[in-house]
Amino acid sequence: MARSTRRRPAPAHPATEEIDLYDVLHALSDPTRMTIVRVLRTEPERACGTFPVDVAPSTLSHHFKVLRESGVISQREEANRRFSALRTVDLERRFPGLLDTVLAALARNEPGGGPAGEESGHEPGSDKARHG
Amino acid sequence: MARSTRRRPAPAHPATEEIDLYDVLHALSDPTRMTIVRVLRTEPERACGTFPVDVAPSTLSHHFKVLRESGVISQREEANRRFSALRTVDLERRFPGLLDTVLAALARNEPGGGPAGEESGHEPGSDKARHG
DNA sequence: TGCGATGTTCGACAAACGACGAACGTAGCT
DNA sequence: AGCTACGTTCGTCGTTTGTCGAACATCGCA
Repeated sequence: MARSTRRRPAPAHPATEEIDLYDVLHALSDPTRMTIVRVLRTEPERACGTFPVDVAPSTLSHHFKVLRESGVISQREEANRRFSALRTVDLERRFPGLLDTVLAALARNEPGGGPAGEESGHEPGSDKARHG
Repeated sequence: MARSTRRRPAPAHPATEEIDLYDVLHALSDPTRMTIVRVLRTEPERACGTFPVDVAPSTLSHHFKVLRESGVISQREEANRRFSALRTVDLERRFPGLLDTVLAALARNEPGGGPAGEESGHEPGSDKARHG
């Protein structure tokens, strides 16, 4: 009976108070996931398969899982689609200003960056700095 | 070359403009490294071996390398000691507000946390917010 | 009832990560 | 010179990560 309303296991989200900073930082330290977050920033929610990232569906699912379990996004089921949304309110309550600051930093990180495909923009730096 | 003035290879730092956001976020996503950053936040600089983390010297050296190569800290040689300092100015120029926001978030992440010794706040194997 | 679209789970794999001990090099003692 | 303190580098080990393909499950539609 209850089987008809929820066949798939409901996606697990951490409570707001349980969002871990290290998990969030780790989730945001991947370009593919960051692309997802950036896109989600401009829209209330979006279906999984419609993100401008070129990875296999299984890989994408993995990234969504990381984002969800870290508390960065929430996922809602509708039919056989899963819509993702940024947990902006929860994130703001838990770590005020973090998301905004990181996304502002992202804009500076890739000045001419396109929305996707820059997974390889990760070169080892050269050495030219001094002790400040 | 001037072999007498520089026996050990000088520690390589990325230039301010080359600090990569993903590298920084990854560097900050580790509790041991975050402890180093937090301590460095309260002091201008500090010798490597004097940080309140209980890992092997080689491990510590590895973490310092990650922090240095990501642009989070700088290292200065003095005798056979190496002093580390936060690159607050460079970081602020590159990613304004990022360091402050993350450290403020860190304070919220561990409300009762002392300045050190809580490396065990992130045990492998026991996942934290397993929201069922 | 079958089919296509949408996502997830599983298993595999290479690469990276964090940790350690051992060995090494330099500086400052005694 | 010998010794100690400090920190790095190297090799190794086990775990985690990101990726993929294959298989599976659900829903909507013909």
